[in-house]
Amino acid sequence: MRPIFGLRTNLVLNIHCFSNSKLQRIFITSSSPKQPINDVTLLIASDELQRCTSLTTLRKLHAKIFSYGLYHTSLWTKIAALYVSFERVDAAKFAFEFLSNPSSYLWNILIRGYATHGFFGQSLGLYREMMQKGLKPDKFTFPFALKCCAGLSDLNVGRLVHQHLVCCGCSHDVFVTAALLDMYAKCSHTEAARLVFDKMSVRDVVCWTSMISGYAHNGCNSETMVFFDLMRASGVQSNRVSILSVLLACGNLGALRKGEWLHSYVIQTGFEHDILVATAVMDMYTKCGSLELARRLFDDTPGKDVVCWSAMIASYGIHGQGRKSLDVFNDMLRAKVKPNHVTFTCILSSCSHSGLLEQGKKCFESMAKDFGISPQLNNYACMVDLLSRSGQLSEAEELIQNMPVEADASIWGSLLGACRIYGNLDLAERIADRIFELDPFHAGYHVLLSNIYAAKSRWKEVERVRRMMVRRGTNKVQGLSLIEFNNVVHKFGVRDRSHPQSNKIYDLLDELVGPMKRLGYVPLIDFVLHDIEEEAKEEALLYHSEKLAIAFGLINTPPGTPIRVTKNLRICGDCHNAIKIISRIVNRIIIVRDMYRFHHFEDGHCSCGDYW
DNA sequence: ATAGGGTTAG
Repeated sequence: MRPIFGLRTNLVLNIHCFSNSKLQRIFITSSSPKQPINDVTLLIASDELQRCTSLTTLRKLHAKIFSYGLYHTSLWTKIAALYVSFERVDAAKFAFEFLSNPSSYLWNILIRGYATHGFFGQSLGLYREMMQKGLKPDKFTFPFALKCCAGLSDLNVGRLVHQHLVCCGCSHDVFVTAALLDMYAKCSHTEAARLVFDKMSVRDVVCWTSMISGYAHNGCNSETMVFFDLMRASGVQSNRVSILSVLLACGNLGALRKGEWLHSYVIQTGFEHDILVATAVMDMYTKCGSLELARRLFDDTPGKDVVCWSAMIASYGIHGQGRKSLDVFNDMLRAKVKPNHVTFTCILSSCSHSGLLEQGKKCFESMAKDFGISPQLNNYACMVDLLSRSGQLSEAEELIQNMPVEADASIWGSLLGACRIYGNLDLAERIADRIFELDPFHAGYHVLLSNIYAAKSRWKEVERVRRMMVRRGTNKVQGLSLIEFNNVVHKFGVRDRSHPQSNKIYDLLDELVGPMKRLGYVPLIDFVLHDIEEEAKEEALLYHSEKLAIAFGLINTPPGTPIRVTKNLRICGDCHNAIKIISRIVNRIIIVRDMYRFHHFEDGHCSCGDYW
């Protein structure tokens, strides 16, 4: 064996005399740092770091390098980078702090490390520190600083980073701009994202996808669809991520025809075997109202993971088929796929929609007992909802008070919803103030309370709540209903007359109201908040957005075909009654998706069994 | 060395 220590000129030659494993052994096993430190030791250490593939080896090497007193920037940079690659950002930070003058490269590695593991605050802290030290962030720094702003939804810091990257001359880098665009989109500022997008001279698939996904996640569903088509028209090949976003938007719109086209596109482009895409297609079918197509795809998908199984459970849930959800859950356990807390959220909400109180309770108990999953806020929320809807109001209140996490407005809101169903004004009054404290600008809770008063003919209080809403300036969301026809999604608001077929639509509703009343339809005027005459209240109800969309469907679609409508809010009680009767009069299946679930109306009945 | 991502209560 030749000596491992030699002259610099012999270095390469000497190193090559050893096999890789031998090199490693010699470096690791040499017990004390008595040998002289020279270039060779450094080179060997560096070589071993290069080949290091496990955290254990890295720790040993790190200790060795430290005990040898090898305080070279290049080695410690490698050590830090390796710790980041093994997801040990804090260990990397330790190595980083050891250096008096870490390079920008190493700063970037750490900023990236914190950002990609969700430690956004720490990452931004380092970014600030880097600038205080007089180091200039570069095109590798900004994407991660922006990712942190996006992750924190912090538009103010995001804007500062934007200014800074312009000053640093990085505003033309494609990675930086894509991250900038994404930051604005994730901070719900789609207009600013669009400005960034429009200014780009070169747009790759990632930039297009950031814009598409930004639109999709901000509810700009039509824009998502348009941009997906524009991207393909401009010659950019879509990939799995852009397809995921467009499927999300398509599901939000409830555009089944377009969705079927997208499914065939997925098959054509070879993404059908991608479990993420397959799950998204399934979810799209579910949200477009076709449980059958969702189930068929589910059965045809091999290698289902926990997300895919949970999605199928959720599908049956929002269509009100709780027992099927439980069947799928049992199949999942038989397939040896481990459920997570989302799976339980899906099951519990499914039980809640179907009124399966005992089964839901059992699942909730078994979460921790049999699966070692401690319930999270969502799981408690479902459980409170299940108890509330089932009429166990005091049990629900007790659970809220005893759960280890602080209840938010929406959990109390479930209980308030149950107060409306069961006419419990005392409890409603008792919890309303707390809800308004937690979320003072939510129009829905005010409307709910007002409806509870209205049901008891307490008109003075109805008026008081109405004034409260005006005073607080609650964020009223306009009710919208969508219906797809001939590949176009038609949109209707309350008393909307902007549609070209408005006259026909209003005429049809006016014609229908007589036969509806003969079949027992009584307008539920306590769903009208305004202080107006009875007759006007009836009229206000008749032109609710969901009724307009259904009338449009009746006019334009062939007899016997189902009508599918998507509503952005919860379906109103009067519409629910009216649509049941309309389904009988016109002999059509009418499928309405509201904010929370599906209602399949047929021959005077609804699949929810009026339990919603 | 870098950006975009499927299921989740009300």
